[in-house]
Amino acid sequence: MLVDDHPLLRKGVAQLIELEDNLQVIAEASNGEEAIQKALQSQPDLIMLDLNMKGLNGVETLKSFKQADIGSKVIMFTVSDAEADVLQALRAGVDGYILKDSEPEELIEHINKAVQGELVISAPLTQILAKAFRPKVEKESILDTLTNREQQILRYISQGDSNKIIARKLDIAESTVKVHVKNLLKKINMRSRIEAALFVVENKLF
Amino acid sequence: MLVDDHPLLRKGVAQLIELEDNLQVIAEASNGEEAIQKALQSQPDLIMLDLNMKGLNGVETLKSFKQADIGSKVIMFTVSDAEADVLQALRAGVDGYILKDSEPEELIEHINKAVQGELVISAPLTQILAKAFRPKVEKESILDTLTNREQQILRYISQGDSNKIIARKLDIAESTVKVHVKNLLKKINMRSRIEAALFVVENKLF
DNA sequence: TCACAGCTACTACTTTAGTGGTAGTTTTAC
DNA sequence: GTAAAACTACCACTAAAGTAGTAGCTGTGA
Repeated sequence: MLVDDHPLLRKGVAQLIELEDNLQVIAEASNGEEAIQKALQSQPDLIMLDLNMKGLNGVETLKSFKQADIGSKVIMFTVSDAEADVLQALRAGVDGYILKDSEPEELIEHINKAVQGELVISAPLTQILAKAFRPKVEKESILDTLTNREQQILRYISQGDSNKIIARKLDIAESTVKVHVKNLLKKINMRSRIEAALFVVENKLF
Repeated sequence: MLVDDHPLLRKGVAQLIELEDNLQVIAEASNGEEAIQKALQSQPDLIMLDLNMKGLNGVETLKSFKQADIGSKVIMFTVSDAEADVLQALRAGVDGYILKDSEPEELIEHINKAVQGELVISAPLTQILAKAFRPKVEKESILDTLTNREQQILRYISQGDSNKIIARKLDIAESTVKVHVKNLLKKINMRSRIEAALFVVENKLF
């Protein structure tokens, strides 16, 4: 099934797909709401979903698919190589993210793989994905303000350890752990260990 | 600079690199400790670092570089396409992750790009990176055991909100929030809101 | 209609967490 | 060799978090 608000693009892709023996376009939709209805009716194996649409956007439409228990594979098919778009789509659970400027053969290959359950991603997105895993350089300066002991304790906090457990692991008194926690929270300007823990994991410190 | 515990491989790569006018191997090392010393001496623009070495492994060596304020770019050059290895390296801040079975031209191209500050990643790793962003399907069942209200509150917890703040946001009593927190912690079998918050973000629920 | 799940709210209590202050010891830096 | 920073530890206190039990209200499904 093709979902895109540009009829011409749908036609182009449809023609390309119909050239393949094992592929067939069984439905089309021009927006998210329509897509949900048609998907429920026609139960496609695979849905090619545009990211930028009026009304429900691609990610929102994808989430609606899941809620409606539509089991079709979903490939995001878009021009956007923006990091935020790619990550959002992946977090929402897409089965593929393909750029519209892909070569036709590549597109067909990706479609076939996706139907078989493989996660397909356009090659130019590799760097974008890798970047998202790297620690942000500026954030390291925040760690620099902490002493070794404080960093160590922050690491334990970000693993969910209580003060008592940290004290045991470091073989120091719980009261000492509290001192360190107090000092490090003040340094990084946060009010609770939870904020600190979430900050650590979200910014991939350590 | 080349760092690898196989002399033959170093020779091969060195020969390849020396063919290029703008590239030159100015140092070699066969293990992490040696690498740190030689890097401090010769200040290379780029370090090609093997991941699997005796003594300090690649990631540990990379961390030592950072601690020693060695500003060289570092490319992890390895046979491993294991998700854990790739992610660890990226989290430690490598500037590239290249598989040893890359084509020579590709290798040279990646080296040049890395020197210019670009993050270079071997194409076959795209899927591995993308997978790491997708929610794990099995984990959704844990959410299913929670009521709507409990899910809602878990979401706030994973944003670092206190019971008091959650109560305000939902316009219910703090005592009620506590009840929900108690119940949801029991359901997901955790002992504190921190564990729950970390679980949520690590598994990309919501 | 009746049982049950879900949401609400309270009391009373224990356990952690966080704040502020004091203070001794050890390392590090100049 | 001395001062500063780091690490240790305690006390006393307040504030959150978490536990246990009771209970009323609402909507849903049998």
